[in-house]
Amino acid sequence: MKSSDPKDLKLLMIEKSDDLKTHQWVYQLLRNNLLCGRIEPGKPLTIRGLAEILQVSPMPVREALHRLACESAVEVKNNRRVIVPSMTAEKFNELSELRILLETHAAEGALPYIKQQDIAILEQIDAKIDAAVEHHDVDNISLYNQAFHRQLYCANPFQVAVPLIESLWLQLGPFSRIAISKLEKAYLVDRHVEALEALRERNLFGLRRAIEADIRDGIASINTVDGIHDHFQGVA
Amino acid sequence: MKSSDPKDLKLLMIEKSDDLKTHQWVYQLLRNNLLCGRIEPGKPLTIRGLAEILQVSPMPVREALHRLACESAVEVKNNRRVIVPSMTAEKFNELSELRILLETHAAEGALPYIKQQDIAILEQIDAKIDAAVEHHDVDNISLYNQAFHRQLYCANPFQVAVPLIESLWLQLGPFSRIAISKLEKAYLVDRHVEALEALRERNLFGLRRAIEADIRDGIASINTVDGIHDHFQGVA
DNA sequence: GTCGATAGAATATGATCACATTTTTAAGAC
DNA sequence: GTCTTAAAAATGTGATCATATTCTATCGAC
Repeated sequence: MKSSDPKDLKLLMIEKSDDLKTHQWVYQLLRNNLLCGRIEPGKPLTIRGLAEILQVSPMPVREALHRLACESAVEVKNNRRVIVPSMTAEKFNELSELRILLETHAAEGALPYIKQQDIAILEQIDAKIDAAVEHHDVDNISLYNQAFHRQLYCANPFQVAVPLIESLWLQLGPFSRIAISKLEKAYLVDRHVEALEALRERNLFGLRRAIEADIRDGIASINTVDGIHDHFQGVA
Repeated sequence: MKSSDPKDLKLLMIEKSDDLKTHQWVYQLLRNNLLCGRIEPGKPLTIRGLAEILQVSPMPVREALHRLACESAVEVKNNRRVIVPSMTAEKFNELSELRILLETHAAEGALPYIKQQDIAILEQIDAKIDAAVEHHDVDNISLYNQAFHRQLYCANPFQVAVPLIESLWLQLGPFSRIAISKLEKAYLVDRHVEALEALRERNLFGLRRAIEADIRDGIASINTVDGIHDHFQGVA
């Protein structure tokens, strides 16, 4: 039983548009797969293995993996082996606390710049989330949810926190899948509508509360999942 | 007048120890030079130019630059030109606010894990800072100051915020030099001793206050520097 | 049967090369 | 003298190859 074979990966493919460099395409593909949790913690990733799967030369894969490593999305061991880091309860709590800290701050900073058009876009994304929930499309729930948050924070043209937040998402990625796949109904008690309402009313405190509640809901979901602790601290 | 020549760089060199890979050495070298502000904003960096200066092949330089780019330390323009991003007042404020947010949080998380030995190490680093101030060694003031903060936060074994904090340092790097070089005396009203005292007393609030004050002092220094605004928004 | 050593395979790293895009420089037209 | 255009140099990207290190598996000793 070789669970460590770098080859047996069921990756969610995306099409390579021509204006994307190869290494950017590889990066985004791996990133998406990490974000929606399709690559499990502990899974070893090799440059040549991925290159063969994706039918590209090893060079762009090398760059993509290095970039993911510096975002803490993957971990480069001393053996120069690249793996998806395993999660611990303490690390999960730390990452979640940082999400709240940074995202409430980012939301606050974005509020003054929110225009009617931004709200419309956010409503569209929220609709897509609902549709994805309807179809039990776990991958897209995760991706659209992040798109919602990113769209909100990036309304601030002087935004610098988003790259940091995205790093947190990447590290939490493998677990968002578990949380979402379990508690779709509960997640439908949607904090996004609260956030949208706060945006329309220019209600700063309400916005912060909605964002924090949205994140805490996700944490709470995780903790109510039976046997979730089997997923902590190394599947090996 | 070609201020844009990628070749005329006075880099602070560091020795390449044998256990370091070439690309790691290049990365740390460029990182140090950015952190203490030896590479000014707007300066274009080229792979081949740096490779020639450092006497290495272009490959490790390519990797180092890409890593710095994903940490927002350098910016890759659409023209695929790599430059040190120019600072704006709004960006500076945002980065500073994020520093306070993340570093007070990181200090709080580290406090329970602080041992007598950690305090001793911190005192040693603080002494080195004082010595660097004494000798007007601007480079080392900056580097040791960051070493102090990093040593403190990393006492928490479940620390995950440090990579994010280091990204902020990298982005603020070109300005720390200006601030420190102007107001050395004021900076000697050292908040680090306050922090050390709070650590010994296990005083959580005092520690947070010391860290925040330390960061705000740096911001205040910047704002009192005459003509500092000439350094904002592009030297070009 | 279990542990350890050696040979082979696999891997990341770094160097060199080819190519497409961009920037710079130079020449020419008005 | 200034703007346009074309040639040339420079640059990033991706491919291929050589090499050192690490992992794996087979074989042998106890």
